[in-house]
Amino acid sequence: MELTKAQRRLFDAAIEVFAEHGYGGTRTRDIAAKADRSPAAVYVHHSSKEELLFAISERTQRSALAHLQGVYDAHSDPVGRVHAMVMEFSLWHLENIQAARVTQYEMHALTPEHRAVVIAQRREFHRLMRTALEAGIRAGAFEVADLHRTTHSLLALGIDLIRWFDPGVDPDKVSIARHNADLAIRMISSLSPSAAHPGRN
Amino acid sequence: MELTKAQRRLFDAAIEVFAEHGYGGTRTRDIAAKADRSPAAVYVHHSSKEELLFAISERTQRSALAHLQGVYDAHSDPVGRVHAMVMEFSLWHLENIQAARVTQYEMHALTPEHRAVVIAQRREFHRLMRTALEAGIRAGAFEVADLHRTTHSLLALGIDLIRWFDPGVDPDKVSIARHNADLAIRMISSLSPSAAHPGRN
DNA sequence: GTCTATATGTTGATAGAC
DNA sequence: GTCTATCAACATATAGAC
Repeated sequence: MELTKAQRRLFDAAIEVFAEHGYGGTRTRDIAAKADRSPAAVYVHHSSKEELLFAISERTQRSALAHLQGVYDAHSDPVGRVHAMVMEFSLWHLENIQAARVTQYEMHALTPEHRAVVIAQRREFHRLMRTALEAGIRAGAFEVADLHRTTHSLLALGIDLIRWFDPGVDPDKVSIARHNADLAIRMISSLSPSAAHPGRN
Repeated sequence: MELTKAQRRLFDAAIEVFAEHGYGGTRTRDIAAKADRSPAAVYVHHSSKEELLFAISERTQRSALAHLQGVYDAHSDPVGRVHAMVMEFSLWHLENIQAARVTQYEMHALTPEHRAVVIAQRREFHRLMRTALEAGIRAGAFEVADLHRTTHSLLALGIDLIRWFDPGVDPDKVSIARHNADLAIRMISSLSPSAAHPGRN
């Protein structure tokens, strides 16, 4: 599962050029050149360009999911946990913006089988966030009209960052992520003033 | 500015295949075939495949912006206006999901000049929503920690729908859009219980 | 405006030496 | 595992008839 140095180099090069020009706009030559390798280098570790895209997408989602699961496990208070999850999910997207863009925007280039794997991973994010939300509802801290849709909206706050984030305009990633988490808590808190301003750590 | 029947046919065909296979995964032959035309048909009205993508993106954003401006103009109450804007923006994305996906996900295939136009249009959405938000803040109905970032989050709720919406799972577009609008109002309302439950029309 | 035919350049992938 | 050389297929765009 661990990548060798040469593999890592090729992987990072592919993420960079896929993010910039899209999957279809990238030639396998571009990837190899970015990694200072010959045009044939891509095919040493990957059977095709599509399989390389899949490897990137699958690894990216697995890493993000492991991160989110870690945050989930580190908290017991339901409000603090959702706050931390939205914040870390947002921050993860800001810090892995290229890989996240490739994963989210190039899905149509995957074979049906590979796409099914990535969509199954996506469902895991939803399941994890929903579980955290349910705990807060049971505790009386949250009031939510529609659990499924609200979960989508919490994830949307983080994922949509990859569409517009521009470090030249607003480079403070941690502050953006915390702002998202604060908005998330307001979205779901029980409608009493005291619950709407939870502690932030 | 109006499209002829043949133009419209080609346009719709292009939106459909770009949305399904991506810009890079689509051949001009696919577009022509979908519109029941010969492979050369694309070049009667468009100088290149890229120019066709640009025409789609520019038209799509212009239509969405006109729609949002109409909703803005139709309201005077700040809370009702933001509620309606988020709802209609969400609904617009659900009803024009293919064109919206092409516009958002294929931007890297545009020339720098064309991309600049689309990004300028994007800023107009932000400006319009921000203006609506400011009116509510001045009226004391909204309390917002960061105007710029909160505006992005309001738009995110609508735009991210195109990523996951699946009519086979939850086909009620109007209800999804209204749910988004309700969440938006909770996100920004002044922290008193009465303000958090605005009328919905 | 629509068609058929095709020129022209490109690209994913492989062969085979080292 | 890495390289150079190259193939076979393909895709954009154009030419020119109707």
